[in-house]
Amino acid sequence: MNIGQAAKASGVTAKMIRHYETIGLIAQTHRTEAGYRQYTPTDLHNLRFIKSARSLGFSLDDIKHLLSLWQDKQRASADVKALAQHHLDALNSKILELTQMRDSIQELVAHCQGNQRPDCPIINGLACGH
Amino acid sequence: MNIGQAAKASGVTAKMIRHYETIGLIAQTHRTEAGYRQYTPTDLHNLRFIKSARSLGFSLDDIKHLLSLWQDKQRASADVKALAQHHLDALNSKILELTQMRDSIQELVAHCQGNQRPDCPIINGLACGH
DNA sequence: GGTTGACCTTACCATGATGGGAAGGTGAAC
DNA sequence: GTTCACCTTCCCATCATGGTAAGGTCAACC
Repeated sequence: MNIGQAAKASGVTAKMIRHYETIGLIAQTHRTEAGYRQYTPTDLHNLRFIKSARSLGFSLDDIKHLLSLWQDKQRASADVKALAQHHLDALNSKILELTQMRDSIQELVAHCQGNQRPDCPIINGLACGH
Repeated sequence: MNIGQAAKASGVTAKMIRHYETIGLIAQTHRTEAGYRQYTPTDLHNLRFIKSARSLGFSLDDIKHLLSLWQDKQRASADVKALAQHHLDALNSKILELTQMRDSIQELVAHCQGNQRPDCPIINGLACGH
């Protein structure tokens, strides 16, 4: 299976598959004589795992860790949970941060008439440290 | 006023002040004979404006636009509002995205026992496309 | 006068995940 | 034998920010 098909089947672009190989997130694959990468169903499995983890916002570093836990039949689920909990905390922090920004802007926007006159609470808010 | 004092007074690091100058977000300042940048109260005003806007998550590109609207006494508040509304929409999208990630992970974490055994719904969820 | 320490300067490199594009080789079908 | 889709590597860009290195400046103090 060529990289293009692996990309289609996994939802990871060919570009990214090569990148993941470069940074050691996935192992180097077999190559044809011409140098084309060949992917097995097992490789696809890994790529889908990475795709899932990425769509939950895990960093590639975290995913490297998750992959090794996945492969490790002796793992303690506590290790996985700790990693996920850490990411959960980070997400919550980020959401809080963005929500505060959102609320501030929303308030400014709500008070702006949005007409042809220059008077604008948004600009004023920014200028005065709101 | 040297760059260090301007940094302290505005909350923007010296590094970033230089960077903002490089990319044309702020104008080049006067220099002493030795080449030291000199900042006026007006410059400080601008830096504080930038700082405020950054802390609401506006991009430097947006801020460039906001600064010109701020300076433009003929502006229509509708233009400012449109820019802010656009950013508001982007923030809401991002918040939604992160919240969905958060909820998914939270559910996985809630079902993981987090003990010494390998069985783990988080890993399983990732492996099966959850 | 000389040293010290805090400040300034520019220039380059790094982050994290992804995309774009160029220049060139390969494979299969027609 | 050409054509077209695919593959290869390599380099550059994003975005805002930080780090570091190598070197110049200033003021104070002995």
